[in-house]
Amino acid sequence: MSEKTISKAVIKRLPRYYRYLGELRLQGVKRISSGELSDQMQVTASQIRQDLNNFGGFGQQGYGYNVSFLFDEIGKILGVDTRKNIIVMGAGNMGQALTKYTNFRSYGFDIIGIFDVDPNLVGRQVNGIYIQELRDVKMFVESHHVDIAVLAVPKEAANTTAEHLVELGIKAFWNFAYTDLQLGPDVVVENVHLLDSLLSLSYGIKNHSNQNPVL
Amino acid sequence: MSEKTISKAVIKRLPRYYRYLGELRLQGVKRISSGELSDQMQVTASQIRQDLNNFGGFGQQGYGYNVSFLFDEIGKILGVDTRKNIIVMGAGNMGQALTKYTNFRSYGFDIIGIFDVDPNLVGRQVNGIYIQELRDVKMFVESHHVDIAVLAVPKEAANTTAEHLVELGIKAFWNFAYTDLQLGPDVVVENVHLLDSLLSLSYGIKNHSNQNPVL
DNA sequence: TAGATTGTTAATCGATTAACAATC
DNA sequence: TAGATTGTTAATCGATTAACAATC
Repeated sequence: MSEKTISKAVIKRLPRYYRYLGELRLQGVKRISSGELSDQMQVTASQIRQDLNNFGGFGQQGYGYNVSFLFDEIGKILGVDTRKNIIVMGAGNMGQALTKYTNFRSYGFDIIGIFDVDPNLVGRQVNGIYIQELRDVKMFVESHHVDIAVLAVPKEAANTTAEHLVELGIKAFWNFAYTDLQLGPDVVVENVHLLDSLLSLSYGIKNHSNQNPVL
Repeated sequence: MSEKTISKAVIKRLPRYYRYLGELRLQGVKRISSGELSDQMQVTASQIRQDLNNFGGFGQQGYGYNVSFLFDEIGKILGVDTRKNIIVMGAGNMGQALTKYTNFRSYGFDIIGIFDVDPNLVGRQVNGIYIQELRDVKMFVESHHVDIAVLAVPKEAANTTAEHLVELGIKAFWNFAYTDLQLGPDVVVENVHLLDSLLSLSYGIKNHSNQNPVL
């Protein structure tokens, strides 16, 4: 790789820029300066310029940034320009809720399969998608292009499930199971540990000074 | 406040310590050194000791940390020692899934109410709790002690809903709506922006070097 | 051109890691 | 006591902010 690696902190901020720019675009705003965006987003203008310049000079001196152009560029950086196929492992509360949540589709993410071990669930439909037997996932992955697997299985099953999918060639996991996956270095994992989030809120209740939300 | 404020980075790591210690305790492990915990958690021993010492000397030289004691102490810091009542605003996919997710209860969080504007949902039960009219939330909050409100409403409704609840005295929000709430400084907000999480995973797919998951 | 605002370097700040004296 | 390991200070590293020259 020739490009310098981008820090995790920067990457975590990109979706938020993307969201604000998307809203500005919808409002018909054509251009924006780092100063104006700074006011709206409550981050420093300096940070905005630094962050964006990790990926290239998207602005123009004396003018600012073209909202629509910058929105598209950040979209490309985030990979929203190519659609992604997703399978959901586990058709419990969370698996079903995520499958029903249609908004991901408008950002290029298509849920194309959902799997569970429970025979009572298999055959039911969630958002027009039939729940399939977990054992059929191999056949499914071999006959469909799958970019991302959502892990919405019990934590005891999470790592085994993921390892199985890694063998089938899946390299990206959106992990809702409350455990840290042990997978190879070429596998990408994004954890959503809801209890961690709730616990840090709980901490904040006791210590509610003027701390800002973690964005 | 006399105590020095703890950095957000430290707070975000506490639930993970809590989880590992809880598992060690279940496994019957009585004591652990920062070095051993470091191996398991893949963080430096130095960081573990620094983090814990923000809150007090929980260990003992030459011995390490008593697992059960440390678990309880971190639990207290996170506020798990006092039960919290939660209401869920919005009985859509996410609101229902969170209400059904019974595991929060074992950490001291009780969901005691769920509200929606949709008359088709009102009166139905979710996990034994009747969905109530949104307009009845005032009466409910005035007659029940509510610590936390979950915002699982559409993003357009999130800020208004939250402001209303702030007037009723609620000071902590677990926000699943895809927007940044504008609330007063004495209100605590913890955001769960799932799309942000998915987008950063999407970024990682393109750039899957040996980056570790964001824990 | 003059004014505005970026891109980028330099300075500051904070967080992580290393080291080691204290002490169990 | 000797060995182990913490608590804590000092050193390093990285991220954020400030400043300003480049330039539209």
